[in-house]
Amino acid sequence: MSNNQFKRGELYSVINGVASTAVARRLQKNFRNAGLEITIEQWSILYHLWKEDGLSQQELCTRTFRDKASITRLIDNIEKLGLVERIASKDDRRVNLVYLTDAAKPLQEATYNLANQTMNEALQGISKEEIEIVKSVFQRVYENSK
Amino acid sequence: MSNNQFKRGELYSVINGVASTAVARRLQKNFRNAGLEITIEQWSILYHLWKEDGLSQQELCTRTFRDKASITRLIDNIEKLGLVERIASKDDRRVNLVYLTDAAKPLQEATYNLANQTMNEALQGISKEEIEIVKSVFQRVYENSK
DNA sequence: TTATATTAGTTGCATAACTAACTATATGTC
DNA sequence: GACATATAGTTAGTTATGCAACTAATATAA
Repeated sequence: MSNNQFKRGELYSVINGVASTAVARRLQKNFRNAGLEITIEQWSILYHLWKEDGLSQQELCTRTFRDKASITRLIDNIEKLGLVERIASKDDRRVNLVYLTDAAKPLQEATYNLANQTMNEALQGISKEEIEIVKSVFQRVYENSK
Repeated sequence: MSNNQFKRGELYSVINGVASTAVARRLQKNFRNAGLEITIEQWSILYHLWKEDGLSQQELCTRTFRDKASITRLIDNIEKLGLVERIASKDDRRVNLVYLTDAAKPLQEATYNLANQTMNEALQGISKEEIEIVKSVFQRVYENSK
């Protein structure tokens, strides 16, 4: 066993998702402080629906890197909040399409502003080139690991 | 609201921890396939204890970026598996020191090997310079966000 | 066209995360 | 020494995650 090899890149910190959870926690706090009673996980679903409404649950699995069961329950909870509704697809009766309700619309601008602000703070002192490298590394790590 | 600003760096993917969860899931699978019945969260605690045995729960909070409650239950579960034990500190009776049991020792080499292998696979095609940049960015994002 | 396999979604079970409220011990100040 | 404050850890309550087993609908193949 080679500790030296293991420490190459200290990927241990990647596994723990240190940076990502720190940003996520900060954003969650900012939501709460602003009186927005949603979790970042719920927000990550809304985020995709704001970009394209009426996605299937399966499509949300793919786009948010979660399994079917996680999406089922996340949608359950967001539906309870009255922010989305499931509508059965007419083309394929196995499929639920998830649509935003009117109640979700006002959340969009407020959360986008908070997300922008949170991310700008998180990214202070970090160049666009560095961000590009991180994105590129993430993509390759993801492809290598799935 | 500026979508353009928001997309700078697609930090959204950082928030979702795409890469880190992919590696973590892969490592978890490799543990299971090897008959090692521990979670990566449990392993992250053992990892720190293998480096330095007898840490306090508070110290484990700091080193693994978790809160007190999470550590309490993680230690509960690892203790149930018989891999660690809590021993009250003689210096400060509020403090629990967490010690590895003999049963935890054999796990070290097996899991280190799997972690090495998993990380090497995850890091294929990624240079040391890129890893250094990711580490550096992570550190700054963490500092900016805590 | 019937049998088989695949796909979308749900549910049960276990682990883990965070917040907030709580107990017990230590520390600091008057 | 007594009272206030800070620190270490536990517990309760809620949300989220993953796997595995399940149902229902669709697609494929004999």
